[in-house]
Amino acid sequence: MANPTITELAKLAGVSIATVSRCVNSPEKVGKKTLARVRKIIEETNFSPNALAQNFRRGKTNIILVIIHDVGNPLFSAILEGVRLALAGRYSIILTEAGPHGPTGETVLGMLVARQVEGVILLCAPLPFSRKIVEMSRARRLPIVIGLEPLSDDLSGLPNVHIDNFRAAHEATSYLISLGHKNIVFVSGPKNSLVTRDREAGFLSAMRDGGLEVDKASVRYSDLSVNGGLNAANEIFAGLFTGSALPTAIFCANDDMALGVLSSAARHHIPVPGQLSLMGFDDTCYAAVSTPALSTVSQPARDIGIRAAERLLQAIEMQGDHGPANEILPHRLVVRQSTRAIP
Amino acid sequence: MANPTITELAKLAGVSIATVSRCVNSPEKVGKKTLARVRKIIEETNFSPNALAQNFRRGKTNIILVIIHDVGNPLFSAILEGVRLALAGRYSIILTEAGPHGPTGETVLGMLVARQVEGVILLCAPLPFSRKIVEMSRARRLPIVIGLEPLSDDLSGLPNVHIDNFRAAHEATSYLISLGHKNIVFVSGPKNSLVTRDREAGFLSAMRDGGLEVDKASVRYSDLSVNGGLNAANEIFAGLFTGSALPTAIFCANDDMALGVLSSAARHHIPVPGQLSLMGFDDTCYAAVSTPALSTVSQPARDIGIRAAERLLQAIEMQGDHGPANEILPHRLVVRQSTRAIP
DNA sequence: CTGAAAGCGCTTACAG
DNA sequence: CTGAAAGCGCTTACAG
Repeated sequence: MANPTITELAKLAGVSIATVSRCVNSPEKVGKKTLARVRKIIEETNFSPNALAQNFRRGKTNIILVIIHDVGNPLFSAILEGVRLALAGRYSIILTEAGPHGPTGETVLGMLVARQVEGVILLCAPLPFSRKIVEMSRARRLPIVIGLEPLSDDLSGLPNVHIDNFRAAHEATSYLISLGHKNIVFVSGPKNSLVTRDREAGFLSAMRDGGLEVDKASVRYSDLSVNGGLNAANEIFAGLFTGSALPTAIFCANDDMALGVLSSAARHHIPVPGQLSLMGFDDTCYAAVSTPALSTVSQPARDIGIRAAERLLQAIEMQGDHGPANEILPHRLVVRQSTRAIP
Repeated sequence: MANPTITELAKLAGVSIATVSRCVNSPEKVGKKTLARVRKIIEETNFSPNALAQNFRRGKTNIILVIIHDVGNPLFSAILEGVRLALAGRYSIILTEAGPHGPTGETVLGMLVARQVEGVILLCAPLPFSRKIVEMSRARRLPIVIGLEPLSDDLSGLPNVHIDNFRAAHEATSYLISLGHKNIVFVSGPKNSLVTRDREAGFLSAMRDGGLEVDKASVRYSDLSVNGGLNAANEIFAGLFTGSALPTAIFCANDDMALGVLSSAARHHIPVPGQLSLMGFDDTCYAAVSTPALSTVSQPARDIGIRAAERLLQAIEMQGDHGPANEILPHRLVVRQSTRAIP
């Protein structure tokens, strides 16, 4: 018998289906002898309850959806570890990508609508998509926690957990300025990314606070990928041939792009940090081992994962989250070998 | 009305629930006027069918499970892109990690047992776990395709898609030997990883074929992470202080470890490739942008994803996969700047 | 083209 | 402690 049902088990054990169900779900309510008999049969038949029926009957799945930007990004590794820790096995995690290669919003929205998940953790989804997710979860009263990135103004009030990206970028920029850099370029991410927007604003604000000029060329948009950083740098370094002044420092909105910039600098024989200081953001595992090792801003990724999951559990189980909408975790400036004072 | 059911819709539209169901699932069977009326009400009430009930009723979920080793690994990005392409929206993907931080096997096994997914793509799960998954999927007649790694002997006969890791590692090693290297160390992955086992065997075989000596020190085990590679290299380079001969080439079982080795070499002032040649494996996006750029072996990750998904679809829909159990895709030696001939 | 009805496998008050 | 029964929301032969 391939996949026995409780009806079949009941027949075999000579009890009612209610009793079989109790043996599985609340054995303390069943007599010892009955329990033993039923359990023996469960063993023998290799029975496991049909979760589709259970989900349907109970109206819940014990699954939460974690939406990440892209699977290849090392940042999400630590976050997920945190989420898993906080969930402590009580809920399963389903991952979905929302980035460039991700499914169309439809697939994910479908899962939400279909009540197949009981909560959502949204990490760095690009803008039109994230707004749709949030609206949908609202309409369905599906608990949601935003991690890593702030909310756009029209979606404030939702629980979220992240660092102060504006302040972190401001600090990193101020640090570069304190080293004597005046011509600094910020390589930003796509305009529909909220994290990036805050980091860019922090950069611009620090430049102004430092009394430095900012123009169109001060910010360059790319896509947060290694190759994106490489291409952006190639364009910047094209100035070598036209004779225009190169920046003395480049600050990238994430480490991946900074690694791309580093590679481009090497190809153009621009020594880092000798002739160019370089900063990244995120402090992924690759930042520490590049040559030179990358100065960057560290996010407490694991803690962000833990707090996001804890707050989601609270929202699911207590019916509503009562912490502050914005929970800000501390960031940390990590100075390594890719930045240096102007002589 | 929050989440109307077809019963409520039927009442509103003055039709039977069967008709409502048909309007949703097979509108061609419904009269034009009826259809229009019901659709209008579906619009107004913002109805969407309860997928829990649908899944239960239909006995299927249209979801496939993709088990990857760890989320942070850039290799999986391209594979998933391929899987998604091949699935063409007909199935949704659920991702789970099986690596060090992953859930205990129980969670994943639970999902399989519970009939919540209709097929599995297994990518690089460590050994006791992967065997359990495979056994379970067999017992449940759940289609499964293995990607990226070979099967252990006791599990042969299952469809799988991967490169010839033995031959690829043999080629890479032979390339190093052809450059004049004699003292070559292989930094391997955990012993419970099948991919790694093949690569290691390929290395050893090439060494013997090249007439080179191999001893205990020729292979060093690590964990496929950047830090693992760094630590392994630190131990190797400790020979600097004891006066024992350092290898002139290091071949790592993946790029991440090679990047760790590169960093350690820099810290020990060992020029790469001047004094040490270095090879990785996988050709992730980080391999191309390290300094020096990493020589490595490229896997057609996207194609592996595509073929794995295509074969899974076949198995799900045609009841059984009839291609060859082993499908070998081509690899490619990528020579960059981290390897050089011994003068 | 439409409706009445059975049934998917389970859980859970309710009664005993 | 146990059983009979209702019902979760849907799909689908069957009959008309």
